[in-house]
This record gives sequence, C-alpha cells and structure tokens, in this order.
Amino acid sequence: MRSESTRRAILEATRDELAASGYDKLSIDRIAAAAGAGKQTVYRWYPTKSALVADCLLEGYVLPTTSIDVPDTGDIRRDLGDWLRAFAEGLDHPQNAALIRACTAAAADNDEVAAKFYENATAATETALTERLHAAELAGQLKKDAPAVAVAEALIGAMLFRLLTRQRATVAFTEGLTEAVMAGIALTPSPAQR
Amino acid sequence: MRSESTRRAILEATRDELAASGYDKLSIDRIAAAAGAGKQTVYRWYPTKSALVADCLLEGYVLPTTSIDVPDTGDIRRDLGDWLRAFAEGLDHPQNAALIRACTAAAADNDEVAAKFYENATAATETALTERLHAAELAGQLKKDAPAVAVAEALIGAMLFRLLTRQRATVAFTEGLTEAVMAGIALTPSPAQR
Amino acid sequence: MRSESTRRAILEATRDELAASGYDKLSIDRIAAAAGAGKQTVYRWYPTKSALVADCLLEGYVLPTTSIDVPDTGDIRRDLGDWLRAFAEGLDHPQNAALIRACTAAAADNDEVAAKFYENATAATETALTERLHAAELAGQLKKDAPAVAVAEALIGAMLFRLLTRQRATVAFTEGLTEAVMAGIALTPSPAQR
Amino acid sequence: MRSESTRRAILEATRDELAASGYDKLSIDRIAAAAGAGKQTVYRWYPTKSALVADCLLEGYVLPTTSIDVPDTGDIRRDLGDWLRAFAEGLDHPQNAALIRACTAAAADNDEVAAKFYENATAATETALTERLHAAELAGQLKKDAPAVAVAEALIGAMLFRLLTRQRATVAFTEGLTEAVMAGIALTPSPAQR
DNA sequence: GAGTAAACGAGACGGTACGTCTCGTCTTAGT
DNA sequence: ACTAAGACGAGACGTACCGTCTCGTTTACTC
Repeated sequence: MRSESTRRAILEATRDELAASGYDKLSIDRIAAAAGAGKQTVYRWYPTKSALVADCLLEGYVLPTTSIDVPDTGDIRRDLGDWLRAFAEGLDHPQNAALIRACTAAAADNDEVAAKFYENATAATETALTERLHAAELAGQLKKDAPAVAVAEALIGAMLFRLLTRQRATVAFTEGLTEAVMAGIALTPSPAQR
Repeated sequence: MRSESTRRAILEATRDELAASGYDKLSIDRIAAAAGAGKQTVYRWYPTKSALVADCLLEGYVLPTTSIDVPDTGDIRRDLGDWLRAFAEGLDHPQNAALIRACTAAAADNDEVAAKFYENATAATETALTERLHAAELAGQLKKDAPAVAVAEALIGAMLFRLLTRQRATVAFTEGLTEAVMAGIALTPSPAQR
Repeated sequence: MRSESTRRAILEATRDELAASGYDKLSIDRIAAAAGAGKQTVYRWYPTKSALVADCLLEGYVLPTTSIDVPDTGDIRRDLGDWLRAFAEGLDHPQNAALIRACTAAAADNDEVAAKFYENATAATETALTERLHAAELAGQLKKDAPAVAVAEALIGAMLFRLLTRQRATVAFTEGLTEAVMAGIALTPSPAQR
Repeated sequence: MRSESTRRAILEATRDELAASGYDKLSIDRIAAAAGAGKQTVYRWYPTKSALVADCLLEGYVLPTTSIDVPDTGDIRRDLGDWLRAFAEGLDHPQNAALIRACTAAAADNDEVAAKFYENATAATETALTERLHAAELAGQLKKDAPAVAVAEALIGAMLFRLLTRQRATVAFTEGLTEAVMAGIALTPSPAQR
C-alpha cells in the first residue's frame, strides 16, 4: 500500500526545490531527503525527474488557480483586459515567476512535461479563455469565426515571453495587447473582407 | 593570448550538443572533447554552462538569421502574414525547433542567458518586426500609437508557445493570428473611441 | 552494507598499480576502474591515497609473509644467515622489489603510511628477528643485553638500502653482514669491557 | 645563453619545496614561480621532476656535507661511535629529516634519482666510512677482510630505517649499533674459525 | 492475534559529470 | 635571442547526483 501522504510530501518538496533552484538543478536526492523519504520511494512513484515535475503541474502544486478564472461581466473587452492584468499581477510575485520559468524550462526540455504543461497548466487557462471568447461570439460581440485559440495563445504566449525575457508586463502593455486583439491595429478593414 | 579559433570550435560543439541533447543534458566534458579542447580552456572562456549558451546565442551560432528579415512590399498585412508563415516554417525543422527549445530552457533557468536570449535572438526579430510596423504606421496603414511592441511580442510569444507545447503552427493558425492583430476580433469599434 | 569483496578488489587493484607504477603515479581513477568500482566507493573506504596504501600494507596485500619467518634450528648464526639470504632472494623478484620500493616511497612521504609500514610490514619482521635473538640469548649463544633491536634494524635497513640504491644483495653481502653482527669486525675485544 | 644564476635559483626553490612538501607534492609550476623563472626555463634544464631532484642531490643542495666527514683519532671504535651519533643528531633537525625522506621517496620512485642518490649523497658517506674502516684495518684494529661495505651500508641503512619509521635514533641505539658491529653479539667465536 | 508481503527510510553501489588543479608543450610579448 | 608569462590539450583530483540495488523496519492485510 503506497502512502499518499508520502507522495504529497514529495510533490511539495519538489515544488519548493523547483521554486528555489530551477529545473535543471533539481536533485532527487535532495527532494527525497526534504520529503523524509527514501530515494526508491520517489522512483516508485515517478520514473523520471520530468514525470515528477509533470505530476506537480498536474496536481496543481505549481500554478495558482486564481489566474485561471476569466471574469464574465458581459463586456468581453473589459473582461479580457481585467483578466490579462490579473494574470500579469500574478506573475509579479517572484515565487510564481520562478515556478513558471522552471516549468517552462522543464517543458522545453521534455516532451512529457510539455504535454502535461499544456494539458493542465496552460490548457486550463486557454480553455477558460476560449470559452469566454466563444460566449462573447454568441453574444454577438465578436466577429464570426474569430480565431479564439490563436488569440488565447497569443495572449498567453506574450505573457510567457515577458516572463522569459525578465520584462514586467505593465498595465500599458496588457492594455495595448487587449486593444490590439480586440480592435486590430490596421486602419483600413480587411481588403475584400474575405 | 587566447585562441579565437578554439573559442569558435567550442561554440560550434556547444551548438551541436544543444541541438542533440537539449540544455540540461549539456556536458562540458563532451563539448571540450568534441571541440578538441581541454576542459580548462572552456572554463577560461566561459565560467558557467549558461555563459556558454548565452555567448552561443550572442554570436548567432544558434538561430538562423533568415527568419529575422521582415519583408516590406508596402502591404503590411501581407508582409506580416508572409513573415509569420516563414517563421512557422523555420520552426518545422526539428533541428531548429530543438535548438530554440534548448535556448528557451536555458533562458528560463538563467538570468544571464535570458538577457542574451532577449538582446540577441528575439530582440533582433522583435526590432525588425516593430520597425516594419512603424514603417506601416508612417505609411498610414496603421492606427496612430499602435502598440507595436506588444503586437510583436504577442506574435513571437504565440510561436514560442506553440513550440513549447509541441503544436505545429499551421497556416490556418498564422493567418488567424495575423488577421486578429490586424483587424481585431471585436465586431464593434472600441467604445468611446478613446 | 558495505561490500567486503569490493574492498578486496580495490586493495588488489591498488597493489597491482603500486607494483606497476609506483606510489606517486597511483591514480584513484585507475584503481577504481581496475577494481570495477566507482570512485566514490574507493573514497567511502579510504579518504586518501595514503590510507589506501596503508591499508594495503596492513592487510598484507603487499609483502609476502614468507620472508618474515625466522628459522630456529638452535644455531643462531646459521639461522640468521639463512634468513637474511632468503630475505635477499625475495627482493630479487622485480615485483616484490617494486612493491617495497613503492611502499618505501609512500612511507617516506606520509606519516600515516609510515606508521602502518612500521607496525605491520617491518615490525612483523623485526619482532620475529628480535624474538629469535632473545631466544638465542636465553640459550646462552649471545652476549647479555645484546642490542637486538638495533641489530634487527641494521639488517633490515641494510637490505632496504640495497633495494633503494638498486644494488643486489649478493650472498657475499649477506654473509659478510651476518658475520659482522655476530662476531664483530674489531680484532680486539671492547677496551676495558665497559 | 643559459643563466647559471637562474639554474641555482631553480635548485634552491626545489630544495625548499622538497623540504616543505615532500617529493610527490612537488609542483614545477610552483618551483618556477618561486625561482622567478618561466616554466619553460625549468624544462630547458631538467626534462623531468626526477632529474631536477637528482641534480639537486648532485650539487649538494640537499644534504649537509658536515655529516659526511668521519673523524679519525686513531681509535676506530670511538670514531665510529662519534660519527654515528653526529649523523643521528643531524637527522634530529626536522628540516634535514624532511629533506632526506623526500629524497628517499624520490629514489624509491625513480631509477635515475636512485643512482644519483647513491652516487652522491650516500656513496660519499659510504666511501668516507669504508675508507676509515680500511685505515683501521691497515692499523691492525680490524680483522682482515672485514666486510667494510656491508657494515657501512648497515649503519646507513639502520639510520634510514629509523628515519622512515619516524623513530629517533637515540644515543643508546647508536651505541648499541656501534658495539654490535665492532665486537659482535655472539658469545662464542665463529665456529671452526674459517 | 500471528504471519506475511508490500512499501518504506536508509544508504552503498557502479557510473557520469562537475569544476579545479597540475602536467609538459606551445605561443606570445617584451628586453 | 633570450626570457617571463601564461594559454593550451590532457587528464586526475575529490564531490554531487544519477538510477539500481540491498538492507532491516514498519504497516496493513490475510488467515
């Protein structure tokens, strides 16, 4: 009978190590010691470092769920702006930023983590976002067949890029971004309105 | 007098290792051996693995410059779409994808690499992109004060996100993205036209 | 649970390296490889190269015990001569000579090895020798209060000196030495028999 | 033009290093630095560490010549005792002891040094000793054909052995040794007086 | 309950790579 | 034309972790 509490201790130790040292400095030895577990117990649950990080993501030990909820006041423009600003504020906390950077590194290095990273961490966000966009489309606020996925990924990608390059996502930045995807930056409408 | 040719051999070996094994499997021993150099010589030039990768980026050993040039036919909408599609095609080559993923991991893990990653690899792209956007603005094709930087980073960020999550950036995706930032996705104009 | 067989393999590899390369060319890397052990395992058992060599001596991996036994036929003069000749013959084998030279170098370099070298390798010989001398004294064959220790060390020292200076200890040499310590070289007895 | 003064500085630095660190911790880098010379200059003169130590011995940089002179008062018994005691006193100085131990290690490790060690350092002593013994023989104080060489090497070997095993050569020890080789330790004369 | 089988902590094992040190050779300035 | 200064390829040093493998010791299910 494998002990659930030990598994939790391992995940918590992993999260702490991840925030403190980043992905490629993770040490299974250290995690096991911090969790008060034997190394074999860690390996019994998780065959690789990547699987460990992936499960950390999957169980929500890493990313705050707060940044996932997209508000719905009926005004898509305002909701999107508010959500993006809230997201940016979440990334202002060094702990969060370090964790997400570590997960990004893990995802970049490893296909399995990438899958989990996508499915769980970002897909949750992306889903919430695309759903909000579809709701707005149904409410007649968006063009038909608006590329919701592309827009959602552009927003998340822009935030991730800011995080990676150590640039803060200021309010001016998030507002500019919101306005750009809502109203576009071109003066003239699409030629021929294809 | 330190030998420039040795340094180049080290950077080339680093690039090859990076593409082959990813960032956190990089081995200085292996790089030195592949470069026909002693380990101490590697350390003389680069105190850390990160510095090595950072300089690799800085010297342009990693990223193909081809994806940087933004076409200028006078039609910003078409140019942007073409550039984004070319960019996506560049990422379709596994070698390129692996390299950029490795650099992303390195940047996520390390501040110094992040700075170099931004300054050199992405900033070059971002600059080209923002310059093209400003040109279009001057040509009266874009709204005044269009948030060129935010748009540029949204485009790059979206591509990076696709790369990280192992999703191909299809033509439909790039076209949707282009259309979204050019014309916006909202039906109505900005309220109050601020 | 530390594995005794691994430890033995390490000691055997050390002895072989010692005979082949001498003390200051000893490489822990090479010993570990030859013993089929990890380097850390070597260090777990022996913190320093000296401790390794010292234990090699202590466990009798280096010196043949055959040369230690001093015969006892009742005739001290003959026994001593036979033993010395046997000792010299043992040193004629290049393998033995190399090993003892290496241990001598180790003992010269390092206090700990020196202690073990004395306690184990030479003291065993010296003890056997002094005991044989004391037995002879009791049997009335030697003068009272004969300086057994000094004589024993003179004999061993002479052999070691020959070894160090790469001179063979011929039968003439060992016989002259035996005769000298047994009968003295002075013509007259001690003046006044002080 | 190779500078003699540089060579002397190198030999002095070598002697100091040898006394301070022992043979196998000798570092050519450190010697060169201490001598204010370039490494290449050291190598120009001496192809190996051993050759360096060997020349150090050959030029008398290491061993004090004082301990070599054997007194000649006409009384061989007293002269030998005095000389051995003086020798022992010389070895009581830690600096001398360390130097001779280092040279012993060097000689044990390396044939070339062994040759130089014998020719120069010990052979000088041995020659003085055997000459004194021959003089005594001519003066009718010793038996005919006394094994002078064996006795000389036994005396030196005994002192070396004491040095290696970190035992002081006390006055009791040296006197016992002198008496043993002069008068022998056997009660009866050689059987059959061959 | 007593017996048993698994999961556990602890940590040794054969390895790989680390970053540092020294070797003996080779290159570069400077005098 | 020398030298000192020091970079170079090579490789050993002692340390940190890797992932695998015993060890005894709980722990929790079966009989």
